[in-house]
Parts: sequence; C-alpha cells; structure tokens
Amino acid sequence: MTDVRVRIAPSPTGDPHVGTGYVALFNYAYARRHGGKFLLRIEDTDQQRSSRESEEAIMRSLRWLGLDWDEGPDVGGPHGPYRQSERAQIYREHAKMLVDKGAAYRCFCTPERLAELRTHQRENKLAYGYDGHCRGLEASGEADKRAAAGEAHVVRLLMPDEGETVLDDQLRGEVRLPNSEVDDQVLLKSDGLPTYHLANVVDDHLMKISHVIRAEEWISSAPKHLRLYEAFGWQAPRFVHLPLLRNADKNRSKISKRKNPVSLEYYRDIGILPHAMVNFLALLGWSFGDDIEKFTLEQMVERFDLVKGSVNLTGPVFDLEKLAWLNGKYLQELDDEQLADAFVAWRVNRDFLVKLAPLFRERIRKLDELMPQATYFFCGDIDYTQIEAPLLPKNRTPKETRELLGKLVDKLDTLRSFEVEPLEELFREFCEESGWKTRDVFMLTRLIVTGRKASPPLFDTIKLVGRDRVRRRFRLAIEHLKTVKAPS
RNA sequence: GGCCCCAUAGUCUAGCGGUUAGGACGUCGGCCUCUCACGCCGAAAUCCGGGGUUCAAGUCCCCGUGGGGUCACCA
Repeated sequence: MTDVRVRIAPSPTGDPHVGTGYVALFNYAYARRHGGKFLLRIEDTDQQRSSRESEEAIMRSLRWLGLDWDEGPDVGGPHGPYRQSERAQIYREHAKMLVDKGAAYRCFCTPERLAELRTHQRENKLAYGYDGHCRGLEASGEADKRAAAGEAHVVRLLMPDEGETVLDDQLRGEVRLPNSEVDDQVLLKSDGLPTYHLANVVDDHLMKISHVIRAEEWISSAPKHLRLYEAFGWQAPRFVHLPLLRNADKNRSKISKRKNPVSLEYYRDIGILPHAMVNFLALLGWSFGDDIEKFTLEQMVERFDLVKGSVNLTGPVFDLEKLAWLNGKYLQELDDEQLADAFVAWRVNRDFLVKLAPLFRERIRKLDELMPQATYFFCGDIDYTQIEAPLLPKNRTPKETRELLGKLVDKLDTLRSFEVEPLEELFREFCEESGWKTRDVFMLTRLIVTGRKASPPLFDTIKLVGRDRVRRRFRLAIEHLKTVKAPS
C-alpha cells in the first residue's frame, strides 16, 4: 500500500464546526493507525467569506481537540503553501493545462444570463445546470479573441454528456453516477481564483494525498473530481465518504446552527472537555467494540480503520445529553486539583473576572453580590419556565414574537464582529425595520440572554455571553414560546 | 422534481444466516443516603413494509416506503 496521507481541508468562513472536528478526527485516526501523515489545508478561495480570524479559530479548535497535523499553514511542510489563496498561480496554470488539452473551456456567460437560464429551467421544470453555451468558443478561436479583449470569463470543466462515472468508495463500494446529472462546473472563477473542485483535486495530487476522507455531501460532485484526475492524467486517491451529523429535529436534517450548536467553541465554553468531545465524536458512527464507550484517542487509533462495515453510514444525531453524560464521566475521574484547574481554565479565572468587573462595579455593594447576579455568564442553557418575567411583550402574541425573534437571530448571524457598537447598531436597525419598540425588543433580549429583568448594559452582556450561547438561548426561547398561550 | 446515499428501541450502537437481538444515553421504578448527585439493581422500549433466496433472514437480493444529501463564479 502507498503511504497514507490524508487531510482536513476546512473553509475558514465561520466558526470552527463540529463537523470539521468529526471529519478531522476520522482523518487523524486513519493516518495515525496506518503510520501516515495528517495535513491541514486551508480552503480560503472564497474571498468574500473567508477570514483570517476564522482560520485561526479553526486551528485553535482542532488543537484543542488534540488533533495535531504534520503539515499545515502554520507548521509548514514539503508541499506548501497550505493555504489555497497563496496557490492561485498553481491553479491558473492547471486550468490552462486543461483548456489546452480540450478538457475545459473559457465561458463568457454573464451572471445575468445564468440567472435567466436557471429561472427558465425552473419554470419549465427542465433539468438544472449550465447549458454549454460557450462550449464551442475554444475551437473557433473566439475564446482567445474575447479573452484578449479583456472580457470577463470563467473556466469550465467539459463534462461528458453521456455515460456514467463510477466512484469506488472505500466504505460504500461502487457508486454509479450518471454524467448527464453533472454540468460543466466552473473551475476558475472570474476573480482568477479556483473553486473547490479544481483546487481540491490539484492540491490533493500535489500534496500526494492517498485517501480523501470527507463528508457525504460530496458524493454527488465526485464525478467532477474523478473527471479532473482523468483529464490531468493523474491517479485518483481513494475516497471515503463519511455520514453527515444530524440535528435532533423531526427530519434529522444535516446539523445546522439554527437547530443545534455547531461551534466547537460553544462546547468549550459550556465546559466540555476536549477528550470527552473527541470520545463522543468517535462514538458517532464508529464503535470501539467490547461494549466499551469511554476510550482515549490513542486507544481509538489502535483499533480504527476504514473498511466496509467499520463505520456506520447512517447520519448520527448529535445528542447533547449523551455528550454531557460522557463529559461527566471524564470530570469524575479528575482529582480535586485537576478539577480545580479545569474550572480555572474554563471561566473561573482572572481574565474572565476582569471582563466582568466593569459590568458589576456599580451594581454590587458587597463582593458577595457578584455571583448571584452574574450566574448567566457562567451557565449554559436557561430554563425559560423559571425566569423573572414572561417572554411576551404587552399586546404581542407568542406567534408574532417567535417570528420576530427568528428574524433577530438570523440578523445576528450576519454580524461579523460581536462587539458592543455593531451589536447596538444592529439591534436599533432591527427595531426600525420590524417596527417594534426598542424597549420591547431590548427587554425580550435581556430576558432571553440573562433570564433576568435587570442586567448590566445589554450589549456588553451579549458580547460577553458570546455568540454561540446567545444564539442557543434565542433558539431555546423560541421553542419555549411555542408552549406559551396568548393571554386572553 | 432528477440523481445519489442511508434504514436495529426516542438517541448512539453491537450483530457480519441459527442469539431469550447485547451495551450505552434518555425515561420509569427501587436500593444507597441528611438532601441532591454519583453508584448499584430492575423495567418498559427496536430489527420500516412487502416479496424473494434458504432447512433457517435483523443479517443476502429485489421492489416499495421513509429520511437525508446534492443540483452556485460556497465549500
């Protein structure tokens, strides 16, 4: 067998996702089990959404989990750079190679035309996808002319219209996908940067990746990737598609922040220990055997493998209750000193108290008043059946309040920086848009975030409680409102 | 909707043709105990449906059904 080299390739476009941790864990375990290498590659080709903060947060979270990589943007390695934005030239050259070979072509269609195409296809219930409008432009020489004239264009993969592509998944066996379902994917965007499809194939090849272990959602685009390997004349790596983590809702949809906390930072913030998190993630789809559920990463590595039947393919529900139970097991085996250290590392520390100090200086007369007042900065979920006032402004129905809150959380999610000023601006703008009184929205928010009618300044409070817990509390409050009857 | 993936209790799973279908979370009951928690004991609860193959099917095959994913100049 060739040397095992696997990678986790997160896109730094948001919070460090539990799904990233999950896939990283299985990649890591596979690499370690087979004495191979585990790499981290940052897929930051979406200039609009990628950020350096997100990249750093992802690295921090993966390290927190103990999933160290052998090669990556920060540690270097023989196949760098490991950040795709720094490899733009490589992709451009490879895109050109494909065009020269006739495996790809330049496309000058405007976004407007593509939008029209889509509407037309939807309205007439036609198959979706690009219609190949620019396919003939290379042969006629028109593509050269228009490109030379500076006309904006992308590079598309020329996908066969007929036949099928066979994906030999290491866990699932042969998956046959009709080529007619796959359209001419954009490989190089008009900004000159590649899409995932091109970048991932080029990098996996150049970085000598032996096994692409990724989530199930990629199965349907695998033919594009396989076609690319073929067009380049490269040997494709083995593919392993892991199941998708699910929400605990009725439908079991793929895990999403609207329904379930997804940020690894959230779990760290509510005091989940990294070993417990890793252990729990491993339990989703994989089992240690011998009816043993609690094990270390090292023990997992000894037994882990990716062959048919070794991983369950049903999308597992991310069960917070079981996570909490497991975490409790880990906490129990700490001695007094270690447990004290855990408290300190978590939140009972000087750094956090320094942040608390300005909020409570004027609100306490004796030091002993701090803790009773500041409970909501330390706790996770709030029980809305036990709070000081109902979550219902005067003359508002539970239904309209729920809808309002739903819009508020969505808007909150668009906020890049969770700082006091932007928060206040966002809330005031929101009140303006919705027509609700600021006092109602602010009090509602205060009750949701703190469970109290009185708190330090709202936006300072929101900031310090943090995005993930705030979102979670809003979601719980919305759920709670479903059980509230309108006062008659 | 097309294509693809998946299917053991509410949840996570064991099972790899013959088992009283095992374990864990959660739930319920009991024990322990100053309370709570831990711990211990116990209970209820599962093979999606229908056809095959076979002496024998949760296990293999097919068809349904259900759920999910995907159909972007996002990954």
